[in-house]
Amino acid sequence: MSGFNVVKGFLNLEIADSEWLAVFEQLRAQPATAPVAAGGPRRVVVEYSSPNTNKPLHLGHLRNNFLGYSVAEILKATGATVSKVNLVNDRGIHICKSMIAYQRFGHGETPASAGLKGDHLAGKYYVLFEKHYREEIKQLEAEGVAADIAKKQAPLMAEAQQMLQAWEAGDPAVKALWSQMNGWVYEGFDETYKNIGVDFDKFYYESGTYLLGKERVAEGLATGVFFKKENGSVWVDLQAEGLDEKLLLRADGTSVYITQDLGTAELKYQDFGYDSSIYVIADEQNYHMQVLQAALKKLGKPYAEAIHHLSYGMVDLPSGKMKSREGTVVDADELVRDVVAAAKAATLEKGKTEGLSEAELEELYHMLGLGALKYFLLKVDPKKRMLFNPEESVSLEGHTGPFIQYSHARIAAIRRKAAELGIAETADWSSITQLEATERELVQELARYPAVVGEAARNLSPAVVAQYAYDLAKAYNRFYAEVSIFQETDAARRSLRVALSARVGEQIKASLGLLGMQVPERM
RNA sequence: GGUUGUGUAGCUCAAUUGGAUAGAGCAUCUGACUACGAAUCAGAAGGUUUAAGGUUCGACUCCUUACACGACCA
Repeated sequence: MSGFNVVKGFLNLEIADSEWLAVFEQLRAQPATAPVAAGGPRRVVVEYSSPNTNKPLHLGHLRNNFLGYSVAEILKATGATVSKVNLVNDRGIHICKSMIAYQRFGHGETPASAGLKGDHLAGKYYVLFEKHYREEIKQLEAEGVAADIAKKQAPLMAEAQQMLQAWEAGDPAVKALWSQMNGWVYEGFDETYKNIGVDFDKFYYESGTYLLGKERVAEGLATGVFFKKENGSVWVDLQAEGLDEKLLLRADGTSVYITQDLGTAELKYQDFGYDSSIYVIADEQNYHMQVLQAALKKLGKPYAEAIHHLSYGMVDLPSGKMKSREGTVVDADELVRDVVAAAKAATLEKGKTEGLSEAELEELYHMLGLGALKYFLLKVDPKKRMLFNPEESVSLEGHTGPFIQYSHARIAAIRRKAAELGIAETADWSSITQLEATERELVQELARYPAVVGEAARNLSPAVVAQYAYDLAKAYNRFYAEVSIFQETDAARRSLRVALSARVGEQIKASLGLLGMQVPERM
């Protein structure tokens, strides 16, 4: 301690610079990626992405995927064992709609013959279904049929309903088409997942869990925690929990979303024995998730308490909410192409990438474009609804991913030069008693890292890490502008500045890594 | 109608979970590249934190009511 003062009832203690140097030494004893102790749940399952197989991924899925992946990485960084799982919604009326339209209008088209990714092909037929279905409704209404009846009577919808029943009955032809189209979709999803840098330890399929869910419903009926209405439908009464009566199984015995959720929760528990099961699902499902947890509690399942809904806000466009019917959905693949193209244009304009091969350049554009997009979607508190501004999302300046990546590239250049000049990143700094303000701030910023990761893990909020990475890069840029590294004549101080740079670079890399972002050596 | 979330600068977001003069970016204006990378840095301007009460040494944060927007359940 080197001094103190009192301001407005606060006692301020001043920590001596020698202490800050000691703090820095201590930090350097551990690699930047070393796990931080945070004492949260140890075995965690993070379920995210969870797409429907009737159309390609869109902007909303991107927020979901980036959040899920990042939360998993953050929890790993606190020493937890984390499993990432994807529950694919591969059955239901929506799939049948694509299938019916394909049967009718597809003429045997395949992704290869159409030159389309499989998920986009399925999406094309889903759109076609909706289009013709709407026309049929209009037609019926023109004939004097009431709107709600027209919706049910339209031939296309009737066909789709029939197909769903045939599917549940195991009709071989329907199953074959279903397998074929879903197979195409999975190939498409796989490509997108690779492209956006997310992955999963295990996939679950609703078609493989809904029967188990039905068993649980039967179990609840048997033990009397669920009840049957006169028409044969099964319900759970959650009025005591402040909820409502909730349908668990339709009168015709077909399952609803929550039916299979009951099964999937159990399968995940069998597979991973989790202390915490995180569901990354948009906040429009808040009620649904409460019902799921309450129903599992009624069944007396030990894992009911472990369920945690990471409820995130929807992504709005400047024009308002995304609506597939109005064609305002932002396609994920297209968006990624756009941000990568923008990063490429900016990089070419800067012209600082000499010596990189064509392949390295492509990798760089991808790293920067995707970095901009991920950072844009992750810097906002997950629980808040957010606005997606296309222009801002491809921006590479200011509070953006590439701003932080740039700091890393700059540091990489410093390290290359230091190596060239033979300046060691480790040395005896005992001669240094006074730090420059920007040096001190940098050490303070570096030292916050474990607390930041801990907070991000507690709050399941990548935004905390995103903000930190930005603050660290910002502090470094100030330092960089303020002091000279290679013009410094004092050898100890020169090596300290190189060491500070190196450590900042490593912590930027570690922090962005928690967000699923990579860092370039030059850009 | 019921439940619930959000409301901070022109715009997009922060605020160490109740602490000091509410901070960044974008946009606007000014300055800094023949010193290590200007995708940067320094500065100016921009705020009655939706409104009104309350709790206390202290409130963007907690409580009550109202308003606005969204989501869900009927």
